[in-house]
Amino acid sequence: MTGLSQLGRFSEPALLILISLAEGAKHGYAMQEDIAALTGERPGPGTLYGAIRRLEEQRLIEQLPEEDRRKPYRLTDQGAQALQAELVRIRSMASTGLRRLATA
Amino acid sequence: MTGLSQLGRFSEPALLILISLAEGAKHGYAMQEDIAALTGERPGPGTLYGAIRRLEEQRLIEQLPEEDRRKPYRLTDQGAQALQAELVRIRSMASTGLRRLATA
DNA sequence: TGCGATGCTACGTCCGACGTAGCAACTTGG
DNA sequence: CCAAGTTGCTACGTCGGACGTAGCATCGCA
Repeated sequence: MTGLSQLGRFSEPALLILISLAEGAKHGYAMQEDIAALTGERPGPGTLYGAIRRLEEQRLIEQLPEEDRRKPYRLTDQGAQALQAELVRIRSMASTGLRRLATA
Repeated sequence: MTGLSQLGRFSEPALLILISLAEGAKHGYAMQEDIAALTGERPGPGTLYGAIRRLEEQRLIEQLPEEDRRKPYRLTDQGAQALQAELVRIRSMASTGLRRLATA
C-alpha cells in the first residue's frame, strides 16, 4: 500500500493544493482561499505550508520569483501529470463506490 | 479543516473499506482482496484492521455474528449515507480538478 | 492610530498508515 | 501423512503528515 500513486501518497491537503494550482499560479494564502471556496474548509497554516513544502520537495510544484511578501507557486509538468493521473484514479474509485451503493 | 465530512476524516484505507462493503458484507481478509482487485494495492493487516476498528467505533460499519474464524462486517445505514456523501464530494473535487487541468 | 486583513514561519501534539512478527486452522500435493 | 501454502486475525512499534496555536511583519482603512 506504499505509494498509492508511486509519487508518494496524495493526501487530501496536498491534492487540494494541486487542484488549486491547476487554475493558475498562486501563493499560499490565495490557495487557502481557493480551497476554502472549493470545500468550505480552510486549512490552517500548519497544514497548508507543510504540504506546500513537501510538494516542492517532490518537484510537483515550484516556486516562482518572490514578489512583495508573497511566494507564488505553480505546477511543474510532472505535477500536472501526476495530478491528472490521480484525479482519474479517484474519480473512478468514486464511481465504483456509487455504483455499488446504487445496486445494493 | 477538522472533519472533512464531520464524521472525522475519511482516509483512503477507510474509504476503500466502505466501498468494499458497499458491494456486500465481507470479513477483513475478503476486503483486502477486494481492495487489491480495485486498486492493485493490498493493504497490510496493520492498515486494514486498524481502519476497520475505527470505522466500527464510528458506527459506520458493524460486525455480524462471527462465523468460523471470520468476522464479517457490513455498512450501517449511517455508513452508507456517509459513504455516499463522501463519494459525491470526492467525485466533484476530481471533476473540478480535471476541468481546470483541461482549461489550462 | 488602531484594528483587521494579508502572508508567512515556527513549533508541538496526536493519530493514522504501514510493516513485521506471530499464530492457529485449514487444505493441498507429493 | 506431513510439509508448505493459504486463510484470517492479533499485537506491536515507528514514522510522518494533519492540525492547532502562537507569533510577527506589512498593508489598508476608518
